[in-house]
Amino acid sequence: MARKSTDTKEKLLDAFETLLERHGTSGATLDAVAAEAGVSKGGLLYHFGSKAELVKGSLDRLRVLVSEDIKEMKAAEAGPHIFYLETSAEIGTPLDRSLVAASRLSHEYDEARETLREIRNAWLEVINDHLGDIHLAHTIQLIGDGLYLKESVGLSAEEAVEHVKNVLARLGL
Amino acid sequence: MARKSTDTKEKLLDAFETLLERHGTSGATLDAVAAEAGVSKGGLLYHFGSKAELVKGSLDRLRVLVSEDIKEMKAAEAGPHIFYLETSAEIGTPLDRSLVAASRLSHEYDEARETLREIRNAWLEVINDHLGDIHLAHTIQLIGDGLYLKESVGLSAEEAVEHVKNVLARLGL
DNA sequence: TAAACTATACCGTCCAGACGGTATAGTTGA
DNA sequence: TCAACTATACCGTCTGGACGGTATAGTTTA
Repeated sequence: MARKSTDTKEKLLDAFETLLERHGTSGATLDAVAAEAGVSKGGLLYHFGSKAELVKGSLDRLRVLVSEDIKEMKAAEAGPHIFYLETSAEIGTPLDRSLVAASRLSHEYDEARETLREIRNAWLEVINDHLGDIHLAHTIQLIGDGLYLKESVGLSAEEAVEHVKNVLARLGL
Repeated sequence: MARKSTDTKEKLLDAFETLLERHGTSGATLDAVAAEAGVSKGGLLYHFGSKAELVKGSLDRLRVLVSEDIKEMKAAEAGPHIFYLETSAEIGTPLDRSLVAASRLSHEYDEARETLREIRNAWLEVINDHLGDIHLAHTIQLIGDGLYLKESVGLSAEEAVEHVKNVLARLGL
């Protein structure tokens, strides 16, 4: 039936990220990704000629999602820093899933590490531009990282956000 | 030469953790661990009968290191929370190395995830007991997590600690 | 002598990747 | 308009290598 190429590519990337999240890099084999996406292995390799291309495809999509997120951040009513903390605690969004996948990959692929570094810097810049306080900006980013890490260890980050907001209030935020 | 069994075991665990940190779980094969430790594969399997036992050995050692760390935390002059933040930014210590290894393993081994959860809870308890402020305790732990994550992505966490201390000062800490 | 190894040879399984083939939608030119 | 051709989107099979684990025979040192 030859569905649109982009649809299948997205499905393959979704499958790749799902498997990375569930079982780590060792679980995200080409066979498993193809099966998860409901595509044959040959089909997968038609779209992504190698595992490296699959990794690259995932990171490319992450960069797009982040640039969209940064637009939202800048436009957020409560300010970019609050938006940042709240979205750090969100799980299951396309951005979150893509970010988790990249962090799994970062242990074995330098390109993933580099991408995560760039993303971190972009976020920090937005927060610092808004607050005009580099100490606070760094601290908020660390808290966001912490929320993300907590979630990735399988603990709820939602209640933690409330604790953070309580503390931020004391700082006049 | 038949050196002490415990020495070789430690060397094997060191090698395992080194490879986990450098190349992730996929790089820490039994062959590679044995080679890194300067031991034959047979020698490795003499001490750790399977890869699962190697994982368990690493987590057991981590738990010991953490219990020692908690003693130091409680006795720290500047308070457990400052000790916690400063040691979160330290890299290359046995505890740090063991912790990085466990976090690599946590993506593929439930036991590692569970161990990390327990450790997090233990640290939080100490900080909360000292500060008597659950909001602050959670926030400090998140910052510590952030420092750890930042370091594990290959960025220096040392300067970040200074930013955090600046902010903590505003909170009367 | 027994514990602590080394060295080597395997085995079954899984994985990345290559390859040949198929189906179909669109394009071109006589 | 229709046959010839091209591009896209797959499927199924195979191979070479790596990995976890087993087995076994010999070696070193307290």
